[in-house]
Amino acid sequence: MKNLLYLKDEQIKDCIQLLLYAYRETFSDPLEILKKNSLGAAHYRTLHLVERNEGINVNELLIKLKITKQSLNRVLKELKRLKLIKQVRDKNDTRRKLLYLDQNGKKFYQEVFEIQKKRIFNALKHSDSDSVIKFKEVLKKIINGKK
Amino acid sequence: MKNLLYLKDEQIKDCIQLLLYAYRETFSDPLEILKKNSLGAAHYRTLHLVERNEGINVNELLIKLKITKQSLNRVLKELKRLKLIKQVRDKNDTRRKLLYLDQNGKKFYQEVFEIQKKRIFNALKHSDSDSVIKFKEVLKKIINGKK
DNA sequence: TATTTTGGTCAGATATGTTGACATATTTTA
DNA sequence: TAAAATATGTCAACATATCTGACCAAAATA
Repeated sequence: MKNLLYLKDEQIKDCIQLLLYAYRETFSDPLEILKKNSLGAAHYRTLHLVERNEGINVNELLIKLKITKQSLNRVLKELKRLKLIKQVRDKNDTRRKLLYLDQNGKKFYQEVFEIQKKRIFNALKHSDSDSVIKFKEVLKKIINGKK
Repeated sequence: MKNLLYLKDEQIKDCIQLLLYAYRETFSDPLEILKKNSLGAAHYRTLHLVERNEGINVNELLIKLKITKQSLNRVLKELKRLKLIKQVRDKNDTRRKLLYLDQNGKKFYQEVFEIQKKRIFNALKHSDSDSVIKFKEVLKKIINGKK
């Protein structure tokens, strides 16, 4: 049996701390430009998910964000007011409202993403393909909570 | 020149999303037990850093946490009140107060950590040593913002 | 027709952060 | 030694992002 050094408590604590710092830095980079537009991290998370899931409805978005609809509603209200996001009634089920980035929204999202991208881009640029694949694999296992 | 597929925007967005989800899941696991003890994520972050840096002073802790001293003070006040953390004057510079986990604090921290640990432990258990090393390497590059 | 689903809203509470001002003790520097 | 810098703590006001709970309306479904 191999000696699983990387399963020791100290190693796990290391991972947790790295995860915290990496998250914090990655998501603090865009805060300045968001603030200039009187938006926050919550708005950006929503923009990001809508950009990656054009036509998503409110319920699905709630599940991905894991927040309450009251919280999301405030965010969506502001994004709609600023014409960054538009809602279109689903023709098959007119209760549903499908979310899309508006013209403004696409432009603004891209602008913010470019700032956030830099940090990840540079990190990946200095890693090889195999490292990036393994990096993502471990993240996925953390998310899915494999037993 | 190799085709750097993993540097494309869609791949970067993938990474950002994985990082967000992995962070969120990892730090939401302990919230329940923290809440039972009328503490929050901020208190746990402080406990974690003190546990990993016994004898750290307030200023150094502030730098690691990247928050204001007023914010930290509220957290520390509660942790001291609950006898989870103790402060000892630095003999060499009696302005400084060094932070340590109190007996209670060690026990409580361990209890919370065990809950948070599970998710990471299981993820690493299903990964090989090389993957874990590369996972941490990429995280470090993200944190340090290598150019 | 009765129930469920989807989306929206109001009010109040909590957690975590911010600024700015100020106080006190101690150490360092000019 | 006097002045400046450092380390810590505190007060007050405010900003933000979340939560819970109650409630409503429109549309789809059983």
